[in-house]
Amino acid sequence: MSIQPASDAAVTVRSRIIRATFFQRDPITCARDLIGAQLIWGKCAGKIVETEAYLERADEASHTFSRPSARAFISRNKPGVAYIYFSYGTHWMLNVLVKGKSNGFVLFRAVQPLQGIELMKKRRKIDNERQLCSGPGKLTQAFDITNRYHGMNLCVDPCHCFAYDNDDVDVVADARIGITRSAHHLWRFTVRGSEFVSRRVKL
DNA sequence: TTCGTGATAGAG
DNA sequence: TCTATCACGAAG
Repeated sequence: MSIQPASDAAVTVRSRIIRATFFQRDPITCARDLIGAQLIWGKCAGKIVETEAYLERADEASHTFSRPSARAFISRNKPGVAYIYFSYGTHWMLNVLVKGKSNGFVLFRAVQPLQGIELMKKRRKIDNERQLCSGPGKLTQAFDITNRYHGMNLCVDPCHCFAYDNDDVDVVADARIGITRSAHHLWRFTVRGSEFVSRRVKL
């Protein structure tokens, strides 16, 4: 398996990387294409198995619907930048900014641990690999992602980036989790049959 | 199913 | 200031 950071240099080489960059596209396409890619964060890495798309406009579940600060973040920052916020008093949520055909965020909900697994187990204080990153709050705890990375560009630093391999991934779309407004959109994407997602897709 | 938790925004 | 809300997770 070859691993390449989503740097500008790599973009010119691999079509897979071009499809998954965060500018001139939209959050739904990006969320779908990031399934199967790797999230690399320091000594840890995992295969992304679950994402959700949130749009800046016409999406009542998005932060931008009720938070001026989220709208300001979009106008201030470049695509590919991390948008990290604190939720329910205990959990950090990792998003990446997408700007282009439409603006918004991709929320990372679950990854399959690949590297740094012992470190993740230590941080999470559990041993079950399937439970290490099977939720947006679990993922950030396992990867030690907090607001100190808020605003970081995830397309330049090889230690904090996305990487792509040659695997063909079977992606399923279904409804987003944990929201009440705009809940009918099929903007949650998972690897079909994966045991590492936060909640299995209803068949 | 319940509940702790804290940032945010809007109302007063 | 006060209060409602929230893209969650763990315990039971």
